[in-house]
Amino acid sequence: MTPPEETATGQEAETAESPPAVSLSVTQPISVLRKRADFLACARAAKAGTDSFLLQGRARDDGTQTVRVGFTASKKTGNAVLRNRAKRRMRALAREVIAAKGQAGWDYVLVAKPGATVSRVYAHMLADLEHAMDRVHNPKPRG
RNA sequence: GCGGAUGGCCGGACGGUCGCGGUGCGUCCAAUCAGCGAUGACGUAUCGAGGAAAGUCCGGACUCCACAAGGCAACGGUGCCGGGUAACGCCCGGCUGGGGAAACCCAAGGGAAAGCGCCACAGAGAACAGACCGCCCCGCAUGUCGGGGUAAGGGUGAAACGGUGGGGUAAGAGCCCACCGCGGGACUGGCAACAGGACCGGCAUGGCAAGCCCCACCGGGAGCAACGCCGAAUAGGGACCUCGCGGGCCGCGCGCCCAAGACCGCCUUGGUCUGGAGGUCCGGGUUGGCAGCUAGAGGGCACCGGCAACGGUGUCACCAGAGGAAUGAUCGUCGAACCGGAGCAAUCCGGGGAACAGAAUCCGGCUUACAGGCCAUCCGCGCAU
RNA sequence: UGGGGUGUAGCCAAGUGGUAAGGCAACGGUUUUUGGUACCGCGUACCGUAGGUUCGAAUCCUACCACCCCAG
Repeated sequence: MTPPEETATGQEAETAESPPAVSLSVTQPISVLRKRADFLACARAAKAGTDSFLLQGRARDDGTQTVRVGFTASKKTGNAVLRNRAKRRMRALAREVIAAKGQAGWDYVLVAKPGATVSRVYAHMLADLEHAMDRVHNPKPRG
């Protein structure tokens, strides 16, 4: 009785991720990074620092098309209120910029900077993120 | 009006646009004949951080583990008395002591005649007292002398064995007296802590218990990352089935021997290791999912009891439930602190743009952080009457 | 979120109520042509912060601050 059910649910779980990515081609579906290993993988990949924050990004190369975004605010950022506000402002940025310009199959991580991420003018942060994404997508080899 | 004391409350306001989390309702989408219609998507309605959500310092609820009951011991905690409470180390009322001109505030505030211990340095002496300098008497060898009396004076110390005055004396001393302090205390008031106190005692009892301790009371341990359920991949464990052994042995198990292979750089010798494959099921179990998870010793209002903390009755509403963790972005109007200017002043003009801080199982407290504002009561001063 | 621990000189640290040891480093001196080594000397502590108990606190009590560790 049980064996056929298990195989069926297993196939369903595998195919569940691909259909939404294929069906929605205009705007990218964004999911949130949750695993610590994913954050560490992004930390080893391309980086682009700005006055507002630090952007890390990488192509997963696992066949799926989902764009995923993670947010990091360490204790250096400040107390809990400042850490949460930094994450929320970065989340708002990601909703505007990464949803439009993010490349399929990539993971992005935004790292807060003490002070700047909370206090910087939002319009400047939008420009910072667009610029940073260009640099992550087209890395310049530096000596 | 100014200065102060106490208690309580608020913690930027309103609106637009784009977004986020929960719940209700509606629509859409499936493996699979029908039924039910999850996750998800969209629409709509509604709700969506705090007075400290914090520190994690106490007390509980809840869950698991341990456990016959009671006593004793050990360990930890609490500590004036009475009350409140589910409970508390919390709160209320009172007492005592201290601070303040007052309103009022502060206090780990039981026991030091149960016992032990400690009190450095200084000082003669530091705790059933003692005698360095003194003071006084006597003796003679008349002095840097000996014996005795004394504890008033000096000096040391945080602390020196009642204080002040008088009498008394060789000098002194509660030796005697007055007042104060101290100890005991009939009796009176109070539930009690305690207060008052006739009378008695010439003074006995230095401090430290946030030193050991004694007395009284309380306490089993761990924590929602507790606990319960479902359970992919990979590796390993157990049970069973099928196929297959290069040869030999036999107890027939996948056991032993030989051959074979790999390694010890290579060769010889020698040594070590390997000696099956596939399938099904079971149990443990990580990522993950579900649940615990929010209706409560809860809140608002009214009345009653109580000085109060609080309790009782009635009534009203449902008021966050996330999980790399929901509150954000932006615009407009108004806006406190603060800054600049004008004015005798009230005030006006311009700038400025809100403190501490974010739920994580849930309650009751404590503590700490906090821009600014509002209300009530009380005390003192000033003015008017 | 819960549980536990540590703060003493630049570093490592001893110190259970009475003037806060010791070592390394630093600094100065001697020896050496110079450096190193060796020897001698020397300073540095509001004992994490603030209150309290006590005559007296690094030590005892209370509150706070900072840092570290453990548990999925």
